[in-house]
Amino acid sequence: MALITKAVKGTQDILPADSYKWQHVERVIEDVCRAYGYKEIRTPVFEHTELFQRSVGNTTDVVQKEMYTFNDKGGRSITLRPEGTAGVARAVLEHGLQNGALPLKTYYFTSCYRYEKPQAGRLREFHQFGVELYGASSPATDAEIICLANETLSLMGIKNLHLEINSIGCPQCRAKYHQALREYFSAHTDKLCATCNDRLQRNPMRILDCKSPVCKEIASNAPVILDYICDDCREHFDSVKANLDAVGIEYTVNPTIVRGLDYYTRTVFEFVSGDLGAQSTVCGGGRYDGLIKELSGQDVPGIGFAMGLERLMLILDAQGIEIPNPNICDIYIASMGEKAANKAFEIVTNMRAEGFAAECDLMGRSVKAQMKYADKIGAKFSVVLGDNELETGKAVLKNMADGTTCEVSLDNELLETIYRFQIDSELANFSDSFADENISALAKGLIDN
RNA sequence: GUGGAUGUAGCUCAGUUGGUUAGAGCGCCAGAUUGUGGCUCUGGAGGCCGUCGGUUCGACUCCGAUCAUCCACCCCA
Repeated sequence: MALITKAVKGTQDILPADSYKWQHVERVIEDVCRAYGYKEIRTPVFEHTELFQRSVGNTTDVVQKEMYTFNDKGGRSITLRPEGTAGVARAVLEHGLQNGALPLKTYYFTSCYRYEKPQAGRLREFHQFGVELYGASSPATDAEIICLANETLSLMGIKNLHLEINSIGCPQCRAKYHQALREYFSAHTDKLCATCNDRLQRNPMRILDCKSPVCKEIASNAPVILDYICDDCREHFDSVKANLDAVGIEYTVNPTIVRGLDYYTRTVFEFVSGDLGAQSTVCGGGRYDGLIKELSGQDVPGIGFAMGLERLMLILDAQGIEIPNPNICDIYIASMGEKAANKAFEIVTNMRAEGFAAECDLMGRSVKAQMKYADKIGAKFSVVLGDNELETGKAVLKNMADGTTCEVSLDNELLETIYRFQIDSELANFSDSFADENISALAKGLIDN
């Protein structure tokens, strides 16, 4: 296919037929964030390259080989954001938000860019929902963040997710642990695979995650991080777990979870799903108490997570979760002849002003073709206008779902009838939702209180 | 960056040992029904057979390269 009609490798269009799914996800996210007191922040798509080098970390794969970096015409080195945290941290410092009301709670919904080989659940342009909290270092904060992620995922209807948590300690205890790992694995360098030998220098914790059976076998007897973290970090971790237990969130402690970005400290966590391919993590995050200090010297703790929205969509599809499609036309006004077409346009315009989704013919097609179109776009009602209707001022309103009809006057009865239908179906939905056990239990709880 | 699989209509796919004008289903448009959708029937539009090169009298078919897609490694959301 010609280049100009082909999307760039690793990018994807969200087409009109699917965009409602994304809008639904955005709406759920907005609702949860509002409930938890988080406000949206929007930062630029690109930043100074150095910001990512300093925050994400110069030794990480993301910075070393995956960034879209270029010089702009003014000679600045610019990078398309590979993740969301750095830009938020920069904006917080630039506007002194750390001096305002704390904790500062923000969320974002953005596109990110990484030059990687595309694969299931991994694109070069992808979208993240992320949450960032600054100023609070208590374990309850960690629990709140995890809770928020959990709530978001479960409100989407996603099942079979596992929460895995770990503590990678503070820089002091992590250094001790790295040393212990290096000592342990150094005795096995001849048996470890090539990548693991490389990891031994760069980040020995990664060896714990290797899939090679030999490395796995060796790693099974390696020192465990949780034996090396200091008393403060241990106490913090225990308290996070207690907080999660208190709200009934299930998790497993996985000492091999290591996050690939340098800024993480203490609590790290992942939500993993078996419905994705090799990219099983749908949400990952943790605490980054050293990030703001790295960028500005100020001591401001932080914590957050990012959720991969394309991966979320993959799970929604794989689990067959249906999302209500709101893009349904309330009424289609078909017409024959120019006069009727003008009248149809007038009625449609009035109905739109009343808040209805209304459409009429734009292609000069036959009534039959117009009706077919009305059917395809899922119109709830249709009306056909011709000379007769213009003369009498009355028309037949047809319910497309069951084919029933009634005669209405074009002036006000039409609007009234549709209104009434709208209200009736909303009432029906409302009582349907009360049939749901959880919701009626909730309602009962509210009434009792 | 490394490895594997696959590229034929908008979509899902046939296409014989290499042989004239490349097919089906779905979708799209129109007609049967001169003023009414869904079902049925009929017709139509839509293809540089991913691209370039090679072998051959002749290539959708065989060979090479390249690009793209998918999957896995690496890494991450």
